[in-house]
Amino acid sequence: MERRWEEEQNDIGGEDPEEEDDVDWRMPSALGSPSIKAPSMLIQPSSSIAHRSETCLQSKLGHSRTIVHIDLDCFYAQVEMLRNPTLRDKPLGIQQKNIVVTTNYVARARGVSKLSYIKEALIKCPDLVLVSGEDLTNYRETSTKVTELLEQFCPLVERLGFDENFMDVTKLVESRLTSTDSKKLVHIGHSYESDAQIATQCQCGCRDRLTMGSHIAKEMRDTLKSKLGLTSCAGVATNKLLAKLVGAHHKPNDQTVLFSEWTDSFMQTFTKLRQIPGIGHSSGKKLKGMGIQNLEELRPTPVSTLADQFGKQQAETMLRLAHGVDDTPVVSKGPPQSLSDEDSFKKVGTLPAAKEMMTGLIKNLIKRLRSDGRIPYTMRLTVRKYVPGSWHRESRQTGISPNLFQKHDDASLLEQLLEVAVGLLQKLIDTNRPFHLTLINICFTNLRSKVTKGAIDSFFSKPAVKPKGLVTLQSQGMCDGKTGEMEVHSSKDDSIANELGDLPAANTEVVDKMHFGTVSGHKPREEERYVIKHKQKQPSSSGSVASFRTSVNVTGKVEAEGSKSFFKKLGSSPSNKSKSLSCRGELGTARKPESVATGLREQSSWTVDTARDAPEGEFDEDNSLLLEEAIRSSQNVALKQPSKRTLEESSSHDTTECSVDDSLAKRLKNDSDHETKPTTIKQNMEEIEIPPDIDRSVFNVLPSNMKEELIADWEREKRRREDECLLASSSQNLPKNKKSSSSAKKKQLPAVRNTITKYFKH
DNA sequence: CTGGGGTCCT
DNA sequence: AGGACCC
Repeated sequence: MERRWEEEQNDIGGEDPEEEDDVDWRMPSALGSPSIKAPSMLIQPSSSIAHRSETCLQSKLGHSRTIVHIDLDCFYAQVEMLRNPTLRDKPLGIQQKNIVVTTNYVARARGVSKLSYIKEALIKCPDLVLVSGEDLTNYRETSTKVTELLEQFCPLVERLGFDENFMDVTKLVESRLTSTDSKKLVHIGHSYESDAQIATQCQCGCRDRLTMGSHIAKEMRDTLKSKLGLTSCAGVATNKLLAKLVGAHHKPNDQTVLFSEWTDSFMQTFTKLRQIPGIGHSSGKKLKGMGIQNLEELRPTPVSTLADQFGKQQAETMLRLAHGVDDTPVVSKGPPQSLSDEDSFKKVGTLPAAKEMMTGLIKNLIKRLRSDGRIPYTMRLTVRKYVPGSWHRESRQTGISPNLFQKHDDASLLEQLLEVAVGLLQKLIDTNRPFHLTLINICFTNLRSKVTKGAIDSFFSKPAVKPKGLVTLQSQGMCDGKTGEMEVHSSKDDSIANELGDLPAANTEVVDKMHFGTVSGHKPREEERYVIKHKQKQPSSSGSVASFRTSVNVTGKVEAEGSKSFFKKLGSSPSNKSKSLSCRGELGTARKPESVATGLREQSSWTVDTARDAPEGEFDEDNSLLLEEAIRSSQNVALKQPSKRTLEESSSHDTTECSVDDSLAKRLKNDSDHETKPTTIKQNMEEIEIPPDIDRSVFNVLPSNMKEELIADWEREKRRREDECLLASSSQNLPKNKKSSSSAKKKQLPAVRNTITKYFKH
């Protein structure tokens, strides 16, 4: 959980808030303006520290953002204490194998440090109570709830591990400041160096914003306490790095704000390389190899010196971090990109033993996948071979057929996945000879919703619950030219991402075939097929046509119960969508400028059809339901709100009935106000503005509710892009500009995942 | 004697 | 497939 013990001890040296630059960096009213403006005015002044003047070391965002970092206190220990309150006043350690990974504060007072060996811990504290923390289920679920709660305050929430979240509360702060007399505003909690006098306060308005941020942070922490019973620490600052670092200043259950004038002196309190998150083990070693032992030596180092060893980009980010400059945006990542389970042990040396281990792991993962609702297209096996003095891991991965997961027979699923795993294992070791493994990890990645793409998600967006059953949407890659059911994937192959991402020209043919229905082995009746096709524009590097389809299979089958959404909103507020969309806007700005200009290009083509060909046993005999009916039914089902499992149920005690709080309730209300504007469908189809790459004639044949949703979707897209443009033009913060389009294409846009997965899962 | 997860980049 | 980073 925490940093390795070797570099644990930290010295807060260099406590010397002397030199302050007297540069007059007043900025005309960033405060009160509707959004971030005039980036040139927000640039941090060049510091009196000479080496800081290297231009790449300056923030482009200045103090314009307000970032909150929330860190749960000794998270695993807290979860266990919630489960068993009698542990509260005892020294508690969470044990994983031979290690105490974290301890409660009682144990810390007794000198038991995190990440210590059981033996040593017991020597220091013989009455230490140890609870096994090898099964992360509880922690993971609690962690998810924390993120979900925080997402009620602001859409931009980024997880870091299970116990930390960053929030970009800039907009929230702004809207609150417009209705508050900031003169009377005093920060809540601690502020870094608050006792000291400071002659030159920053005039850009950041003080008020940070102050307001501290109030928001307090509300967030109070909510986590009242709803989940969890205590936490918060840091408030103008970037993620500073927020995180300053939050650690007052440790359990408290918060700290860093006002901008103090940034330099604050950063100078960090001297060890590893104190900066982002400078890890290997960078640290490399630096020391170059004769750079600490941050004081690193900070004045010219970029060019580091660039030889690290490359220009990494060199710059390292130096910037060392100076407390961090323009990276807070990015909501949505549900996890991978689900993995692992176990370590003294020895696994036979195939049966390995199989047993792997079935255990796979069983757990199947449970998690079922509850997640998505389907993995890739499986990876990682092992650690016993080599004294080495903890090296090796892995092999392979694509897996998503068809396996369409069925609900988990026994045969397990069987087949185990076979795949054994196959991978045999690529790693000769299972006929004696071997010695000390760790096995199985990881499912390339997770895709059954609903894959684009506007289809909007069908499920009205009720913020999963429409159970009836419509199973299945992503399709290549198709098997013979069976009619698309063989999305063969296990010998690589991940589906390759097929979707690096599409060979051959795919054109596939799409066409599919389009004309020859693949299915029969000619579909026209009215059964709704096909919307949109060719993805190509990156200049490739001339091939990339395209894939999503087919809507109509089934009568009800999906397994128990799907749990990640980061779904807790209230029934319909504002989710707009929130996640506004989050997309900010996200898009930072990472992919070109997508702003090209808009829909990112959306791969999508196809909707009612499939005649169902995988055996899984679909109705007669799939003659039309899409429209299917959609309608699914919405009917979805509208029946399932019993809302709220957080109170699961928080074991602390039943201090606390409605989230006044202002939050108000905000939620406001959100629904501006969100709910029913998109009335225009009578005259010719008037409807549709994206240039959508075939109007195809659009016209869609069911009307589908049209409405599409139009609504497009409008939201449009607004989002407008936002992006606005932000993009105001902040030239475009760190990763020259990503290859192919890799960008491969990347699932988190935004898409966010909007989709939220709604069809519950 | 070194968890059990995750992320992204190359 | 591996390596870096984070917790």
